Amino acid sequence: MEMRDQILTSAQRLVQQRGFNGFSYADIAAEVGIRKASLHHHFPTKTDLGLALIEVYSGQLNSALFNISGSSLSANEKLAAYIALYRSSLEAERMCLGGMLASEALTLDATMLPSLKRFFNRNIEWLTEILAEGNLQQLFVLNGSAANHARMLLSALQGALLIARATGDREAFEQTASSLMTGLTRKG
Amino acid sequence: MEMRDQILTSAQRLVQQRGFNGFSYADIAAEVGIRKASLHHHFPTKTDLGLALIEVYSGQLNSALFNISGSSLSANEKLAAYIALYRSSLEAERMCLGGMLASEALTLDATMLPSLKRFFNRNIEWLTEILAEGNLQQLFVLNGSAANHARMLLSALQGALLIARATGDREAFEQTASSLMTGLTRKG
DNA sequence: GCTTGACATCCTACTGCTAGGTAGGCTATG
DNA sequence: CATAGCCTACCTAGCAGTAGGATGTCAAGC
Repeated sequence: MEMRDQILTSAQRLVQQRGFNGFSYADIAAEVGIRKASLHHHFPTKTDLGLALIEVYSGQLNSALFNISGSSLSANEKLAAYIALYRSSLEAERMCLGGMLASEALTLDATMLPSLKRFFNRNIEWLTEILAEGNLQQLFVLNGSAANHARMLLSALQGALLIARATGDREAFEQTASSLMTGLTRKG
Repeated sequence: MEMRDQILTSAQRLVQQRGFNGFSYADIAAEVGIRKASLHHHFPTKTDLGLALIEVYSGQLNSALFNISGSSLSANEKLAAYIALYRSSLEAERMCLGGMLASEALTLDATMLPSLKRFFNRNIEWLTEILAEGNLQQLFVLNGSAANHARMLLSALQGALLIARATGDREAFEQTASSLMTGLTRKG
């Protein structure tokens, strides 16, 4: 399974940086050191590869969220840790894989869309939990319901990553992140 | 100049829906009813077309912002009118052209990036004005500086459009929009 | 222990198609 | 007569995907 993992790792980077329509099997082949045709043994079609990528990426997300949830951090700090995931992407000049695929949604095989939707829902679900926790502890002041605020946070972080990466302005990301934290932690 | 405008209109829709890497000259040719080769008379390279699209789109934005600014609407309503621009895109299953190009930034000819950056800066500049206006009138409670809050609003709306379009969940957009308004207008 | 056959993994070579872009010619307008 | 605008025909390069063969591994059967 080592080659399969190498392929997935390479493809993941390519999708996050260049988009699903922005790379080819030839790019992966050159990186992992096998021939283009051999890739089709592991992933018969590009859609198969795409589906596997969403699964892998969702798994990575779940691990990260599980670690944060299980830590002894405050709700503030848990949210900061979540934001740090996006910061890491930005530093690697990568979009969130979900966000990248979302931008290409109308060109993707429709079989990928349900997985993509689940990915976003998982983010919202987790954020909602953290917000509810912080709200209970009176650390957060929410705008509307926890779920609505969670959706807004997800959108804002995806957008901040999108824009900061394209403009090469990392400070812009930090300013949005800080605005999001301020908006939550200010006492009403 | 009628054909040139038809080409731009067609290309704009294609970029907003499918991305700059998601359509070809053949797609445009089929839509506007001339041959592929003839398109190169109007826009020698695809990058030329891309640059023209950003100019046109920035012009459309400036008109819209000018109209909103010059109206007698309250700062609240001006912001709502800005949000409505994104809602219109969503209803047409289109991304913001700037946001779409941003996602593909690493695959674009570098000559397009400065125009793209100016596009985002123009949005932030305008939003900052409106926020400052609303703050002066004590309609808004800002998180941090007006500029930071403006960046956050832009990011959140881009992200909300991105996600809602991909998941087909218009309600998600409305919830983010309402969370953004609540976060601004609530009295501290 | 050795053979046999199934299956995994990789290869070379290729297909059919689409991409952006070019060459050069026709026609109409000013 | 020049130029704008469009055409047919073509080029090279790249795309996802396929055909069919070489090599290797590993387990079943004797």
